Amino acid sequence: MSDAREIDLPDGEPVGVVLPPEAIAARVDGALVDLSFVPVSDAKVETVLASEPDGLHVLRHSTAHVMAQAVCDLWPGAKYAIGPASEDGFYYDFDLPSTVSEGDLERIEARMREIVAADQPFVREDLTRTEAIERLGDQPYKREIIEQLEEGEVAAGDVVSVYRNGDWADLCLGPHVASTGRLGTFRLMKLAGAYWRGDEARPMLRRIYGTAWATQAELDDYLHRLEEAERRDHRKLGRELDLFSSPDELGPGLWVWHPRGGLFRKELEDYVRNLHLDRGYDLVVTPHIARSVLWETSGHLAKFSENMYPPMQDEQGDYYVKPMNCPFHVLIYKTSTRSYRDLPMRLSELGTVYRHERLGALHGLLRIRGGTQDDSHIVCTPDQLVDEILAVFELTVEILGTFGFTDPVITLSTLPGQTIVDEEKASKATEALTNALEKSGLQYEVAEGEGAFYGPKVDFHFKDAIGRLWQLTTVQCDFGLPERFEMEYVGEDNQRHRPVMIHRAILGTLERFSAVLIEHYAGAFPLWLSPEHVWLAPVADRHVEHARDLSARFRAADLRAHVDESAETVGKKVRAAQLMKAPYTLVIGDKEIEAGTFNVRDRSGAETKGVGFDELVRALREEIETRSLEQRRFGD
RNA sequence: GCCGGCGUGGCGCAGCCCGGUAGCGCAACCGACUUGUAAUCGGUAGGUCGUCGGUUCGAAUCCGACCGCCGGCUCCA
Repeated sequence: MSDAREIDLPDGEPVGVVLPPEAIAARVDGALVDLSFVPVSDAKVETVLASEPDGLHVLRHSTAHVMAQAVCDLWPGAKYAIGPASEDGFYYDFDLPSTVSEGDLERIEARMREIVAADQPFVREDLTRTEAIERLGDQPYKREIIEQLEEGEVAAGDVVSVYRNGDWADLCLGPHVASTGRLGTFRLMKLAGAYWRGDEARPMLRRIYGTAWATQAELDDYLHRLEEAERRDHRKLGRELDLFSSPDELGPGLWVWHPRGGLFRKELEDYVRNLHLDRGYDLVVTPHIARSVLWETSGHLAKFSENMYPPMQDEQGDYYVKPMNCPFHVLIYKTSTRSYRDLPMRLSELGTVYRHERLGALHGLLRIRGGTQDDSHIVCTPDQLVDEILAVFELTVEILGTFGFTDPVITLSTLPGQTIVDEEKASKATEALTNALEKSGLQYEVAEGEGAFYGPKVDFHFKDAIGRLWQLTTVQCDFGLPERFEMEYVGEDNQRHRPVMIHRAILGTLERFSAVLIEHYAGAFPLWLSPEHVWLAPVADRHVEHARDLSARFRAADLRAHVDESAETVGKKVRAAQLMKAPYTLVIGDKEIEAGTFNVRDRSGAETKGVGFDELVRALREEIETRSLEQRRFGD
């Protein structure tokens, strides 16, 4: 098969360009094109391989076409919508005459393999919009796209491109691989529903997801990553490690923390609270409900009521459960006349909020209806704003660094269309965030219109141990609430001024953050966060008493020891300890009682023999106090 | 909220298509063993098969509604 076919171009002489057989597409003067595209003689032509992002994209999009073709073969009368490449593969949306089930995926794949075997060339045709509508007239979704295409957006003038292979054709910008035989390895993954154009008011289409890679090894590697993610799933680990649950009687999105989860969470909370006290924050406590007037003033009833639980009544009127903590902190600020000398005032709370999230949006501890935010509101003068934001950025880097999260991906989100803030103030807020970002030296990108209704924000996303990005920290700059609540401070000039408020949550909610941590660590917490520090496995019944004494001695040294008192073999007890991700396991038998030293088994299964009690305590205390992310080896 | 899938003892699953009132493994409990670093042996108990309604002589199984969970869409900490 020739990789560069000569075709006539409207202007310019056809020039044959021979690219290597492994080429998937070409780049001509920087633009990605089909291999059949023949550039004018002085153009710069580069080979695009399947191993590079652009090549993989072409491969995946071409696979999507073949899948759509297979689906149309198997479901005559199928209407197809859009089928782009995605992060790890591709998908295509269909409107089908009958239902599809997961079991059908195999049939579709089989048909796709036939199309691959037929090695049909992908042929690009440039048509006028009228011609294209004629060609794809029985495809209402395609027709809609064509009719709505902006002039000049897709191709010069009135021309759009259609790609055809075999007897199947689709409106498409391309480029594609030269022929269906050039696809890599693929697998259909799952079925889902998706609204046409993402609009709830439009028809729900069937979306079929697939993954595609240049080589089998890459596909295997991807499937392995999926397995790894499943292994780390916090919902599974939360149950297995007995950390938390969501009994049906509570309602969706509401969770209880079990004793082991409670210890983990206590450590997390202590760390966060103490660090905030160190950094000049004040700790406050506020109730869970408040009268409707508070939410009217704050603007939440007007802008956020969709996410608020319905009110409850008593003889004094309506009360709402809080979806945010900010108005309460504002009220604390307003209990007395504040001077510029009082600012900045940093009010901090592990505040539990309730949001009536849509049912389908709930997901384990990651998306919940009741959760506790590490929420702080910093009230300051406009002059202090940039430095305060900068300090929050620094605190963020420090706190997340403690858990092994580094190199944040940062986005600055500007104000959305619907807002309670006037333009001028919004631009001041955006400017302050931008200045702080610039001063911090952190890399960031801008997301237009993605901010909260009361102001622009900066979000920090962090990569976990298997490379997934999680949005954790949010810092929002608010000129709105100070106005609405008429917050004031008396300045050096003895005049009243309006302060600015920063909203910030560094971990987000403790629930969400815990879920991320569990997946990040695969349930094997650093020692300081572990429900147990040591797991004691008595060899026989007669050693249980000694193990209990030992546990008490550990407790006196501020260490948590669990004694496995079950009537099982040592092997079984060690296995249980490993399954519960116990950081250190000590087998307690005659030898230990006699010698007063222990063999310390860590999570990897490695043992250090003959460690004395005091030495062990010292080492564990140190590992805890430094919040070490690595298990230590003893006796080295 | 929408589309699809699923819901069987604490957990993981089989049985459902082709109706005849439940089965396995782990965990729990009891007993024996008293064990040396990833599963000792034997026994016992535990389930209105998510809920409600319908079809049927008879429903875990077929139908409907609701509840919940899962995967997406939308939204988002």
